Amino acid sequence: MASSVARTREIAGAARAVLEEEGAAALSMRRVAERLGMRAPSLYKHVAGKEEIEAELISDGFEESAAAFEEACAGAHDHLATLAAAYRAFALAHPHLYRLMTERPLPRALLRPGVEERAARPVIDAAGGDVDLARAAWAFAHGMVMLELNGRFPPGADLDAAWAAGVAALQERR
Amino acid sequence: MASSVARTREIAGAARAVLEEEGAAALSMRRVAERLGMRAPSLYKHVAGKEEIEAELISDGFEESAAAFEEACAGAHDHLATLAAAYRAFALAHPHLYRLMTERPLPRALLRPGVEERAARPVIDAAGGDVDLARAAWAFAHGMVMLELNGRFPPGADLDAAWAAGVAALQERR
DNA sequence: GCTTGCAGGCTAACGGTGTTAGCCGAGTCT
DNA sequence: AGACTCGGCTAACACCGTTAGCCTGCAAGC
Repeated sequence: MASSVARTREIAGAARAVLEEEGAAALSMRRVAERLGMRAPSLYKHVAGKEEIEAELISDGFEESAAAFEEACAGAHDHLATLAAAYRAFALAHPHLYRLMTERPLPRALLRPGVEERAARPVIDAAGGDVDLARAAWAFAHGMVMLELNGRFPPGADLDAAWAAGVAALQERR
Repeated sequence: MASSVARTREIAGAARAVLEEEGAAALSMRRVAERLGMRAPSLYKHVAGKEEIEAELISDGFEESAAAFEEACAGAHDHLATLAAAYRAFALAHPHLYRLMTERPLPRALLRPGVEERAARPVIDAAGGDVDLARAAWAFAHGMVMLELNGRFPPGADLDAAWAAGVAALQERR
């Protein structure tokens, strides 16, 4: 057999394309199936349901963001500021994926194991091992990104300045 | 006539009950109508669509949270810490409403005028008028709340400590 | 008091969603 | 050759937001 996981990856690939090109509202079983030249019910021969496809995308997102964070921090002086910039860049580059990864409780049972921890690692390191500070920094970055993605800041708001203010505050606690 | 806005408020009341008691997934036109002893299409005689009902709930949420923030800060010494606690308390008391208020771009055209600004005021005041710091603090609080609501912190995580770390960091910048 | 008009219910329906049941053809193994 | 399984398919269900069109009861105008 052509390895059932390979089919799952093909489906995830199609789903990723739909998500990035057409947005979260378009991420439907019928739309994903259409990309693969089939009908929606056929997807269920390879995948348990929509949630499994989403979990696959979320796992991919964790791996990609972890790789981006690791690369950004490699040899950087100012870990916290560098990581903050990388975090924001990832979210703005893949807004639909970032939303999928964060806006609902994680389907942890369906995620590829270890993927969540790997993405969290650079944040804890950048906080010098202080987990409370790491969580505060993560929350700050996540909050900034979501408020920006949702257009919640006023039109003329200087977001770079707000990021700088937050990062500076957190840095002083190290 | 019995003032069309009164009807709208009745509908908003039913929607609020559905949202708080049964969750966001249950907030459907049919479900709201059922609470009022009617069928879904009849709602359209009083309201333009689901988005208008949601906007009503969001306006209510802004007013309620603003009132809570104002009361909490009245006569408090440590404005930032007090406001952070009030922010978290509001979100945890009304998780579905808080999600509705924040997880998508605001339908500003449908909101009651001024409600957004009123809710933002106490945050800016607590930051001593520094809008960049205020935005950073808002992002931190929003991020903490959403990560908590989504169960993203590890089971044993000391969230009070993380809140304290973030608030302490932001306070030093005042 | 009769008539007109309309506010505010209703049912039926459309196109969309995730999902299930059941059918069937092609390829593979015995 | 026969059986079995893989992986497509159509039809359908229950739900979603929304629209069209019908009908009833009440209120205002003459």
